[in-house]
Formats: sequence, C-alpha cells, structure tokens
Amino acid sequence: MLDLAILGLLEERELHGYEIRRRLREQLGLLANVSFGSLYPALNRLEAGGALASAEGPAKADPPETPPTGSLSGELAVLRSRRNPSPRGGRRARKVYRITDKGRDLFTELLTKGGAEDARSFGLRVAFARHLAPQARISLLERRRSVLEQRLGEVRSATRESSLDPYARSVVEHTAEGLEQDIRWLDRMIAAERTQPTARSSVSERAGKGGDPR
Amino acid sequence: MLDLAILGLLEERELHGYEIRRRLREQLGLLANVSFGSLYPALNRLEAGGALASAEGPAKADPPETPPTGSLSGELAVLRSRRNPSPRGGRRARKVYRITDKGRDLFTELLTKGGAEDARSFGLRVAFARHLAPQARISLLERRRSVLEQRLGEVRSATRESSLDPYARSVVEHTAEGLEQDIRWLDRMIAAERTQPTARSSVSERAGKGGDPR
DNA sequence: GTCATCATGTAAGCCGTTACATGATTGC
DNA sequence: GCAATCATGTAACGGCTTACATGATGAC
Repeated sequence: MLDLAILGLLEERELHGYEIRRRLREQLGLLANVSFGSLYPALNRLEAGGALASAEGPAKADPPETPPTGSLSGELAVLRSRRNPSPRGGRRARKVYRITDKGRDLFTELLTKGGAEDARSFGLRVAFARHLAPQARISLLERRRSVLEQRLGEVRSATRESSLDPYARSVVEHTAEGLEQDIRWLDRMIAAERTQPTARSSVSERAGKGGDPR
Repeated sequence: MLDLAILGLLEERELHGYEIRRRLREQLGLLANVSFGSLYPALNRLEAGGALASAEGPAKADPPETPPTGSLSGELAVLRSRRNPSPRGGRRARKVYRITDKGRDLFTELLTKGGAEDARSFGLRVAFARHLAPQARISLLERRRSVLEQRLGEVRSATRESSLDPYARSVVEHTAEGLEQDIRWLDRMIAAERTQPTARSSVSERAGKGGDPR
C-alpha cells in the first residue's frame, strides 16, 4: 500500500524521501503518519527492484508548487554545495527519486488489482483514479460499493438479532451510518463517471490552479 | 487490541475460542475477520499471563438466539456429543476460557489507557464503555473528539492550500465528511452521558482501589 | 553553543496474516 | 467416502512502528 502511494506521488513529479512523507501526510490524509522507518526501506526496495531511479540533487521544491522544473543537471551543484556551504541549498544531500517505466507498470498493476477490502487502500486508489481507464474506475467503485453493501447487510442483521448493550449498539449503528454515507459517496462518484463520457482523460494531464469543473 | 476484545467478551460470559471468533465478527463488526492464527495464540498468551483460565468442558453456552432455520446439524452434533460421550471424548474437546481477576485488571487497564488514535480500537473501547466509570467514559469520548477535530482542521487546510486533482479532492472531502459525522456522533454520546447521571450498567467497582497506576 | 528543522538510514519488535496440520461428527 | 462444520493449534512471513544513529544547516 505504501508502494502504491509512493509510486503515485512520483508519477506526478520527482521527489526526495522527506518530501514524499510530507505529501503523504498533507495531501493524502489517508497514509497519515507513515514513519521514515518504513518509508526509506520502501524506497530502497523499489529502487532495487528497478521501479525507481535515484539521483543526488538539490531540487529545492518549495511547499507551494511550481519548482524550477529544470531539475536535470543539478548534481554538480550539490557536490559543490556539500563542501562549499552556500547560503541557499547546502543541506544534507537529498536522494531525488523518479519513477521508471517499470515503476509505471508496477503502479498500474497495484492500482488495478485486488484488495478492495481495506478502506485506506481503496481511498488511495480513488485518489489516483485519474491514472485509470474510465471503465476500470467504474469497476473499482462498483466493486467497493458491493462490498460495503454486503457489510451493511451483515451489520443490520447483527443489530436485529443480537441484544447488545446501549454502547455496543451505538457503535454498530454509527458504523452502519458510516457505511451508508460511503455508499452514497460512491453512488455520486459512479454517477459522475457515467454522465461525463470520458471528460477527463486517463492520461495524466496537468490542470493549473483550480480550473476543473465539478 | 485483540486482547481487549477477548477480555471484553469473556467479561460477559465464558466462551471457547471458536465462539469468541464468531462473536467478534457478528457482534463487534469492528474486528471483522480475526483469524484463528492470531486468536488462539492470543488466548494462550493471555492464559500464560494469568489473565484467563481455561477448562476443558462441554459448557454449551447457547447464544441468545438459537437459529432454527437451517444448519441444525452443528447444534445437533454438539448436543449428541454432550449426551453421548464416546470413549474418545466425542467432539474435539473445547477449551472454555473464563476471565480471572488479573484479567479484569488488565481489561480495565487496556480499556482506559492510551491509543485513542485508531478508529477501531476506539470503537472497541466505546463498545465496552459500560465497564468504564462515567467520567472515564466522558474523557474517552472527549479525547477522541479533540483528535478528530484536529484532523479535520488539517484536512481542511490541506484542501485549501494544495491544488489536488478532482479524484484526490473528492477523497479528502469525503474524509472530511466522515470526520464531521464522527464528531456529531461523539457529541450526541457526550450529551447523553451528561444528561443521565450514572443511570445504567453494573459497573465494575474496581476503580479507585489503591494500587499501581501503571 | 545549542536547538529546531531538514535529511537519510538501521534494528528490533509488534501485531496481524496466510497457509498448513490435525481431528471428530454429521449429512448426502 | 467425501465435503462441511466445529474445534484447536503451529510456522512463516509481511508491513508497519518505535527507537536509535548520523549529520548538515540556520536561527536565536
């Protein structure tokens, strides 16, 4: 799941580990606190597997977007700054990762296959849904919907049959409410997918600041 | 977390492992599919630690509802094995667990301390909240509330500041809705706690006994 | 001169999973 | 005789956490 998130972020732009973590917790609220103890090994593993490539680079990408984008040929600069502490950009060497073709294959594979069980991994998939083909999106949403509906049925029958004490009952009822809300959300998403016939392409396209219709 | 659930169920009545698992998935929907591979070791661990005591026994604690519909084969099997103990002992011997005083201490400790982070463990705590003293209940609910409110603030600011693509945005917005719903639920629970002055439940009176705080 | 932040990593361990092993009983 | 259900367990592995180690830099 962490791999998916990493690949998804790097699909957009190259980043170093620390920054990946920042985005994980701020952009995707889902993977709220991934620790470095799992992040860095994951990056090394992905690189060893050929899904990522790393380069030492300064690439000072500020929290607001629009980096200089000329991220090539920054390696010399960092080498210089390491022994020559210049005021702007002389930190510990960053390892800037970019995704490879193999990594893109892995990404779409992870994005597509299996595991619609977990709420977090599902949320992650939806967050990266623009990288999916339209029909893959819909099937993802509908698979999730059926899972939730089944769970809702189970919860309902459990509430009916067993006599729970007020607290436990409140928990199950609240769980049911949450499931209903999730299902309504999915229905909205599915409807939106259906009405707009491939309005947004599955290809990653950049829209500038807040220019999307919804 | 599994320990807490086990102890909570056994606080009510003695059960064997297989039945504990059934209740875990049917009563508490939270710990939906705990596998035997984690359940049985947990039981053994708790017993080794003195929190549980086991006895071989048929002790057929029949659930509140005896489903007459379908699959009476199992029930029949159990009854027969009770009436007619074969030389080998009939059905495979159940290990019926009951909670000890030490286990009750552990239970209240687990129930009280730490970890309001995770939704599941929190839900579990609330489900067993009748075993808590009224003020402990309220503080549990309020701690959770403040956590959720903080997270909501973070999610909100993240939505404002960063330009996400429509799918990611939809996920964060839905997350925010979920948080709001959770907070409303908590508010209702807290209000209910405040209005009724210690109304229900046979609370275990172990609170306030002079011992180690831990 | 020391603290906070940025930056990368390793080691140990927790908590859970899947897969496997065993075995009695009943229904078909 | 074979699958399904009840019942208890072991072994191996997975993913993530905490705690620890290192180090540069800028601010106070």
